[in-house]
This record gives sequence, C-alpha cells and structure tokens, in this order.
Amino acid sequence: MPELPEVETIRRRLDPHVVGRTIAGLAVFDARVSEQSEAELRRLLVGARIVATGRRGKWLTLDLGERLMIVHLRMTGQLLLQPDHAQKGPRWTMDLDDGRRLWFYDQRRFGTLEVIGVDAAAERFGDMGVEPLSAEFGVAALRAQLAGRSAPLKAFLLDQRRLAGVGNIYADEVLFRARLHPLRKAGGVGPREAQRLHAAIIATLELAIEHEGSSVESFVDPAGERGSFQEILNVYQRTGAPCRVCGTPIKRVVISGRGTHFCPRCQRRR
DNA sequence: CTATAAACCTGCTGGC
DNA sequence: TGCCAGCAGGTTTATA
Repeated sequence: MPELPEVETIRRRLDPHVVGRTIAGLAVFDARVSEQSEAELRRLLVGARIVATGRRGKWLTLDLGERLMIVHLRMTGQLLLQPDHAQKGPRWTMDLDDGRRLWFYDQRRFGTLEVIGVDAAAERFGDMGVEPLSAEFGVAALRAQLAGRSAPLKAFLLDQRRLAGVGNIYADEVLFRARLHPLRKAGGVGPREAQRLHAAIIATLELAIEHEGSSVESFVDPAGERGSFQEILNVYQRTGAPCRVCGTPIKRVVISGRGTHFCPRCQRRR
C-alpha cells in the first residue's frame, strides 16, 4: 500500500525526469480511472509544461502552472518510466516531449487521476490534516488533534483529516515505536505519551523514506525498484513472530475494520 | 457532530 | 482437483 513514504519516494524519483518537460500526449485505457473523460483530460494536459512535482498526504501532484494533475495510487497503483509486460496493460500512459512515456499500472483498479485548476487546489485538499513532516506539525498541534477524541489511536492515525499520509502499515509501526496500545483512546493520551507519539510519527516516516518505502504488496518506484523498509518492520504483518524488542509473539486484531499488529508486552493498554 | 459500514476491485488463501 | 466464499486495503458515500 503506497502511503506517505512510498508516494514521496515516487515523487523524488520521478521529479528529475518530468520537471521542465511538456506533456505531449495522453492515452486512457480504463475510463474508470477518472471522472473526467479522456478528451477532457487531454485538453487539460497536452501542451502543459510540468513546473514541479508535489505531494499532499498520499496524493501525488504534478504542478502544471495553471493546473494541477492529481494521482492517487490507492492500493496497487504503480507509476513507471518503462512498460512492465509481466502485468496487465496500463490504465493510462502519458507522453513527454523528450520521447519518454509514463505508464500507470494498477492491478486492483482503485487508483484515480484528475486535473483541476490551480485555484481549486486549496479547496480540493481542504479537508486534509497537517503534513507530518512539515514544520507545522509540532507536539502542540498533535495534542490539539488528540484532545477530546474517543477514537482509538489506530483510527486516529488513519484519519486523513487529522494527519495526512499515514496508512495501515505506518500506523502500526508508529504505535509500536511510541509503545502505545492501538486501542488507547486518542483523548486519553498524556503529555509525555503525546511527545512519544509525535517523535515516533516523524522518525518512522523519515526512516521509511530513507529506505525508499515498504514493498509489502506491489509498491515499486518509477524505475521498478522495490523499497527495503519491509525488511525492518517491527509489527506489520508479523503476526505470531517474536517482537524484536522483547520476544513476545506479535498480536493481530481488527480495529476500525483494519488489520492491526502490535506487541502486547511493549504496548500495554494501561 | 462522531462512528461505523458498504462500495469499489482482483489476486490470493482456506475450507470442503 | 476444483470451486467459491472471504479477505486485504484508501477513500468516498451512505447510514445510524
């Protein structure tokens, strides 16, 4: 599942290949990828120059000056700089003026593509919470979000309106690092615990970016390279395996409909 | 307001 | 061996 570290890895790898280029063509092979028609997408994209790459939470953006191209990979989306003949055809491809082509593969077909005017961008992302790796994300900001919420910490971390970019893998990894039980109520977290949670969110995401993401399912960067964070996961998908700190078997429960992994000894409920 | 569930989709797993 | 129900997951939409 591409979460913040995976999308950021893709953005960084894509950036030098696309910035400064002009979009020369677009082909949509699966109309369900966008609410906009192929003709409309073409009208909005072809001829536009890519000024910058960006990311908001798990959304990848291409800044076209007047417009913003927005891509979400959801579960299995891949943006590649070369075709992958081992999988079903791409849902769309985009040609650049230097002859390069971008391929969007997406086995489960949940990914999306949209193009909006740059003036609509603020509203488009208006519901999204703070970027956890930005300067605005301080302990005070986190405590303000936690305060008064009855939701379990696991659900809190997954809520994109509070914090943008954390998904199921990193929510579990963050809570292990912070030594907090995933069922603890957000509002019941004390000041020292909030401090630990804040540090764990930043440290986990930064470490995952250093490792170029987690390839637990189908994640690869635009060159088709896998990340390596899956090799050092502490809890995610390690049900029954010994905790790397204390040796206790990792437990799996379902919280808010999501598989949740934790160490029952390192992450006491109270 | 919050909170939970269903829908979207397909490859894989487990049970019979 | 084969079939099929069930599961995974991010976001949106619907319902309680």
